[in-house]
Amino acid sequence: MERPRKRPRQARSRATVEAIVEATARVLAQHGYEKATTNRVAKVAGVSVGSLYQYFPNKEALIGALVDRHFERMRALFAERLAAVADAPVPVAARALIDAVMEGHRRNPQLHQAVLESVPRLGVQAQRDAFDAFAVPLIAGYMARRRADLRPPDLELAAWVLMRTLQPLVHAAVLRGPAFVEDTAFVDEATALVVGYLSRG
Amino acid sequence: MERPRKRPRQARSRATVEAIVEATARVLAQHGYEKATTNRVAKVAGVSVGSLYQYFPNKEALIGALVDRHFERMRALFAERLAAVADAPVPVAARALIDAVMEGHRRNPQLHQAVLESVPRLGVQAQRDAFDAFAVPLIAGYMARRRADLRPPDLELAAWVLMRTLQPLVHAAVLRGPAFVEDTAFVDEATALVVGYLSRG
Amino acid sequence: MERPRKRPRQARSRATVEAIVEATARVLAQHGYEKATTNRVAKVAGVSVGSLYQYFPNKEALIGALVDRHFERMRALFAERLAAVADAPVPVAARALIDAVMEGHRRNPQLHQAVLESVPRLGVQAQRDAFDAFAVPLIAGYMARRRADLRPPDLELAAWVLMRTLQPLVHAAVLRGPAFVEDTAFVDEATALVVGYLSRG
Amino acid sequence: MERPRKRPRQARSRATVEAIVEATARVLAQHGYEKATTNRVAKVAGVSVGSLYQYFPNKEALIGALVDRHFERMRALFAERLAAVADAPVPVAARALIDAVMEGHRRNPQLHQAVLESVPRLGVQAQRDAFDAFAVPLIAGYMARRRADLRPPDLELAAWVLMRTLQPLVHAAVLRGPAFVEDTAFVDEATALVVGYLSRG
DNA sequence: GATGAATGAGACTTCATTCAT
DNA sequence: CATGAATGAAGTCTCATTCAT
Repeated sequence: MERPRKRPRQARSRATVEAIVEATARVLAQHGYEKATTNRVAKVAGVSVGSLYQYFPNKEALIGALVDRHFERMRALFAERLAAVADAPVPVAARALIDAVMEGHRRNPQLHQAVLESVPRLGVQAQRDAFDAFAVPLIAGYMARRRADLRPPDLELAAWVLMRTLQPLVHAAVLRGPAFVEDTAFVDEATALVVGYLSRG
Repeated sequence: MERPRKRPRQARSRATVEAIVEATARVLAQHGYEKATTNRVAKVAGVSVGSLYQYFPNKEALIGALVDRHFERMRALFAERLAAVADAPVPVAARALIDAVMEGHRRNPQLHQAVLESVPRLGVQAQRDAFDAFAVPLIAGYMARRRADLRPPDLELAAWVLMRTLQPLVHAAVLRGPAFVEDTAFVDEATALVVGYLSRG
Repeated sequence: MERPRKRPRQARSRATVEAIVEATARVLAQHGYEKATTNRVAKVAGVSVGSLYQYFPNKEALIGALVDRHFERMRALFAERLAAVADAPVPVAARALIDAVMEGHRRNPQLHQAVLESVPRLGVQAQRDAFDAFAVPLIAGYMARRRADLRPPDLELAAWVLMRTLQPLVHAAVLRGPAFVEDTAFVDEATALVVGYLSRG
Repeated sequence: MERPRKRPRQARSRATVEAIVEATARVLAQHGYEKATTNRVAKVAGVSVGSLYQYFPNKEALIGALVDRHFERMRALFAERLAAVADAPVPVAARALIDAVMEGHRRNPQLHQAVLESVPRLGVQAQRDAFDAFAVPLIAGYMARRRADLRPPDLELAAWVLMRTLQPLVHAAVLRGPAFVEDTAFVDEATALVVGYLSRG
């Protein structure tokens, strides 16, 4: 995925880029990757295709920019939620982690799904890895402070397992329907999963 | 997704259909969904496009047939592996479950990934749900026999959580590299996840 | 320039390819390289763009095929004309050579020009070189039989000089108008050029 | 081809126009006609596209200005070189003529080629004809002073033939490689061509 | 039934040119 | 006058699908 073709210098162009990325999000969420044509995105953004290509060298870069933005927001969300429970006991922190993941899906489930589906299609997996590279140390850092209470020998690995477990679990729950995700039973089970995994036998 | 245009009645027809689906698997695994053109599939199958369309009304049905076959095989794999540990204690059964998931990925990782990526693109999510509809009761059945040892109040829900947890976890592990998946540390953690989740605190 | 994508196997497709190349010639002659769009060519050929791309992987290959055909015809023309004067004295052979070049331009001056202009735009200069590789030895062969009468020390070089001299000279003459080319004065001068160059001082 | 939109009145304007034409030369030489976009030319010139269009109504006029400049320089070159041999005997003058043509190619071969290739694409052939209109009388004038030594009955025609012969011959030689052009064998043959053509049998 | 040539809508992308700032 | 963001027609090429043979 190539980088943006040109930096917007004037206020006008910054607004254009913003409109394009926003339109990409809308179109991707509604129609999915293949139906998200550059012409359609441009039309939704209220811009000509030419303008789109002034800032993004190709479709891949366009989606890539959106994926970037999405994971960037996810990072911010995680940083904020985990900071709030930095010194909390494991069950509380587990619940906060699950809440963060759920919140990430709740904001715009369709976009979230579309973004995740787009990742393998983009040449690299870099952005998603970047999210992991951010979230895993964050979680591992919390664990390190609770070292004595925790079972896993390798905290980095444990943090990675949790990320790769909770994200799809919540995602699948969302696909079963909004009611299901918010259900106490589901959240309890997810919490039990995390706590059971981390605690000493 | 429309159903196959007609059922193959004769042996020759059945062989042709089989060749086409097999070619679809090869092409999908190698090139991914969008590059898996119907003409390419036909060529690999040693058949003309026209013949392909004799048996499959459109591309969606073609991929759908492959997805069907794939999940059918997964079902068989799970049925076999779980039957073998029907009366085993939880840690043993957990390990068998994880092994089954890993085996599902190991056989043809690229095809497995391509199939999973194809699911959201097909109109419905039916086949994948069908797999769940099969696997969840199977796992829940095992748990029912071990009811006394287990924590989860709702066994169906617990079985669903395990499926939706292990599949992506192993999948992510595969993407990190074959060595990582086979690594003892990873398998131990996955087992700990399952056992910790199911056992009474 | 890539090679043709597919060999036409059936009579129908051979006719299609022929129609496409012929249309390319017409469009190129009339509109020039950049205006010779693939869609226009297809339309003139009475064929869909898809058919065009079934046989030619891209525009370059399309024009390339025409250029090939053109130089192939030129080769045939030269072979025939020069064979007829294989043992003639220099002035007669010179006149035949000039006639051959003129005939090459006369058949379809606009196409000839368009083809020549297309050569530098195609990645390689191969086809034109191939024409030289054919014509130069032919002329040099004639000279070798007349060695005693001729001045140039290096016959290959002399043949090359003649080719690279007569072709553009006649071409320029054609651009000045049909009457001018056919004018005795011009033909006389061209003959004098060749004879003066080849004869001993 | 339209004329420049306006004449630069002030020194600054003249400098801007000069920069644009110079940039056109650089871009054309490096990228060829189609890749020589107006935006690229403007960027290389250190000017905005808008400014470019202030001075040139369209791309054709832009390239036209460059072609004009190029042939203007060629005219100057020829005038100077031929003046130096105004009274020299034919072989000396012939050699000077060939040198002048070679010098024309040597200065910037890529630009020279690009300019020549651009001529047929521009609506008219005017500038090139203008060069002929200048060079032919110049050469014919020399010949007139040597009338007694020369064979050709029509000196204007002979001069035209020489121009149309030497230019492409040297051009083709350049394409075969710099070493080849400078080679004594080639220069000798070119000289023999001219002298043989002009001298009485 | 099989074949594969043919179709054509539509995707991505470029670039000469305009015009608000 | 200068700037450069914006435009959009038009070009190249792909591929699911059809249909004459």
